[in-house]
Amino acid sequence: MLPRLASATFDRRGELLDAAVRVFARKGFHASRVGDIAEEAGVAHGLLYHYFRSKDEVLETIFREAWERLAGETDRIESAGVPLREQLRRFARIYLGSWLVTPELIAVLVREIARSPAVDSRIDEVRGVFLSLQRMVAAAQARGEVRADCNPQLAAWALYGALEEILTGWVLGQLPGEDEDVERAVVTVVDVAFAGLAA
Amino acid sequence: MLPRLASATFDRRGELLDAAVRVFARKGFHASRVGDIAEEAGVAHGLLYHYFRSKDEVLETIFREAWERLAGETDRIESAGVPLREQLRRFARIYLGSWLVTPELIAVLVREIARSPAVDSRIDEVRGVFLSLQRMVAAAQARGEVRADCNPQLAAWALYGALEEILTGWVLGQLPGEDEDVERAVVTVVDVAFAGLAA
Amino acid sequence: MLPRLASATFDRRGELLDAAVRVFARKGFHASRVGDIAEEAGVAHGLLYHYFRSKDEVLETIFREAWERLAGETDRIESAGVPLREQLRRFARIYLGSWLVTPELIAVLVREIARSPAVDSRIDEVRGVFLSLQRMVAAAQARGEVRADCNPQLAAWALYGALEEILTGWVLGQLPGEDEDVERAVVTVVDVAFAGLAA
Amino acid sequence: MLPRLASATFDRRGELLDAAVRVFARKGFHASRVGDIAEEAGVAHGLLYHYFRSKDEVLETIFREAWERLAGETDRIESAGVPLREQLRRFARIYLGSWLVTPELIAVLVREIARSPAVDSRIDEVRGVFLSLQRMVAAAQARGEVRADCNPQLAAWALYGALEEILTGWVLGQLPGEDEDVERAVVTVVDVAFAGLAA
DNA sequence: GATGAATGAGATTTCATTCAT
DNA sequence: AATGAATGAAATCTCATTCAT
Repeated sequence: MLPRLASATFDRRGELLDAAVRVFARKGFHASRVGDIAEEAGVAHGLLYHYFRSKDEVLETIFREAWERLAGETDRIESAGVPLREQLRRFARIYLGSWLVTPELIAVLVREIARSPAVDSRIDEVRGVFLSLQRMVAAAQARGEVRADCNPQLAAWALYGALEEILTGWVLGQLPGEDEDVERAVVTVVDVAFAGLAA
Repeated sequence: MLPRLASATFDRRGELLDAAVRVFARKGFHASRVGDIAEEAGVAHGLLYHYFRSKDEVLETIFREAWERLAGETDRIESAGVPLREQLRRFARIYLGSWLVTPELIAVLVREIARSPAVDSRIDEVRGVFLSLQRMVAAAQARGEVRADCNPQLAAWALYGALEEILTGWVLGQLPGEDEDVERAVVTVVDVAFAGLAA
Repeated sequence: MLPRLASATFDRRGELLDAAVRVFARKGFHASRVGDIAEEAGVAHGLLYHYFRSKDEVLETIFREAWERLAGETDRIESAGVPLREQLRRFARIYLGSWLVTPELIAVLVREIARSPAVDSRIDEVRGVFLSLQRMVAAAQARGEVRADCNPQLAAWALYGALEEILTGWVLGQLPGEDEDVERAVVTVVDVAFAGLAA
Repeated sequence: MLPRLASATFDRRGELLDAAVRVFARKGFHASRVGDIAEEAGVAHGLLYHYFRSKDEVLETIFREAWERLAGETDRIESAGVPLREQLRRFARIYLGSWLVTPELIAVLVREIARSPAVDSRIDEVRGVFLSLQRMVAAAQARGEVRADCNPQLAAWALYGALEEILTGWVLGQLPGEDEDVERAVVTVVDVAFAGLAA
């Protein structure tokens, strides 16, 4: 029997994850009840436990999948063999650009990033991205693109923090976050950061 | 009989706040029970409700008081009439330096930061500091210290984010955060940021 | 396989309500804990919150349902087209007779009556019965069955109060409340009241 | 040393009782906190425990003192040697008339009468009044003023209930309770009741 | 897969009462 | 007498999770 296309496209797990993102974005993880997610997805709350072991696992999954995507992109950028400035531009464009694509997901990632169960999992997933950034800076330093008196690890963290705070400003509605603002932010942060780091 | 100084210094409210900081730093806000705070302070849990309306209010108070202190320092820096580079250095030194003075408080502030719905009020307290930074950049721009093509608001947010992420790295034990690391971070971030911003 | 009738008759909400009546009758509303009700019903206390929003709502429901039943009976009596004396007799028989049918419910109704702020909503339910009685007296007055110098509203309230106090006497064990006492009370009160009201 | 008049007139206990009546009338006994009473009386809540053993004892005291006053009046009426009709009129005038004198006290007595701790104490205090009424009816019956087929106990309870319900109507704002309404209620209830009871 | 009734651990909060001052 | 900080028992209610159907 041929697999039914309908059934192949039908993705309850994905629906639940999407619903969870919307609900978490709206009320925050702790204030969101399992029943809220199920209601948003249009199913009974018991069903969530067929796909996830717990409410925590839902958040962890959202984090993991998002960071895996970002880590993949970052790896590609790292191995692209372009100058640091271009690497930073590409990274910033993907990272900040995600605000225009999936604002609710970004809201969840930004608001819950420091939260307990997520923190632990975050450390593993995120470290890869940070190390990637750090290696890009170090390599550029070795190539003479970056001043020698600059600690690549610190630079990577500071750079990431600068970008994350801008995302936070958008999520909290404190910074203008329309299409043109996003591109402007990419250019500004990369220009300033690179000028500051440049040898 | 001499009045006992002890009684004059006695501050149950402050003791409870300190205890709460230690407990929140250890287990996170949500995992901390009111009873934990009381036990840490050596009092009955009911007493907490003489000084605070709720557990949430305890966290809010911690935030508010910390940000009021920072806002005061920032105001002083803003009105000091020194070049931007010096202003940034002073701000970074106070902000990052607090890690050495009150690491547990910093851990709480970093981990429970505004992302918590309970601390939405933070936005008001924090905005002052952000606006102060923004005004410092704008003033320096007007004086010709900073390149013209740089949005002061964005710069202020990015700069703050860079510093916060470093604090986060220390709190999570991902970045070395000894005395000398702190001073190095101040110098590095300020140097890079200022070089990047310089006209 | 035959459908099990048991499942069709199964009524957890009703069981909880019945259990609540027994517990409230035994210890009073305020001294009754939610756990007592659940235990009496043989379920976990959390289940109560599937059917009712709060402990208060349980009491309100008991009141509302009881008064809705009485209001229905009273409406029927009002529209029966019989003389006032017969109307009063029927009302008294149903009202006082309920003591023999559901003494625990009566105990709850009498002891927690409107005086409770939690049951302020009662006023709406009860008013209908009072107005019904009042209309019966007024109609009888118009027919010349009742003396003209008698305020129907006052008469309705006084009559109801007389009956309620007798119920109270039975609930508190201060008045003999066996089968024959109930019928005697109906006759006595109706005879005296009607003789007093008669034109 | 002569007793100071000021101090002799000064009556903290009485002030606290008055305050408690006002607070209980406003929010009900259970919703009233000891601190509310103290605040209403303008003292610290700890002071209440110098004059009363507990919050319950405050309510009990209010009940006892009120019922002792009523019992005294009732005794006087019983031994006045006047016809039943006049006795009932005097009782009703005192009982219903108290609504105009101390409405808040009446509100408390009416609303809390069936409540747990009060019920128990009520039984003792109230029984005297009920028995007094019952004896008046029985004596009138022996004198031939009242029909023979009427149980004096039932009559006393029913009569008391009629009056209490009118008080309740006033307290709940469901019956008009101005000066003239009170006198009218006295006349109506006594006339109807006596006509109904008359031989 | 899907449902939702049922469970029960657990946490906040209230507030009467005590008592040192 | 008077105060009010301190205590701690007690109770409601929430909600993640389970599981029979």
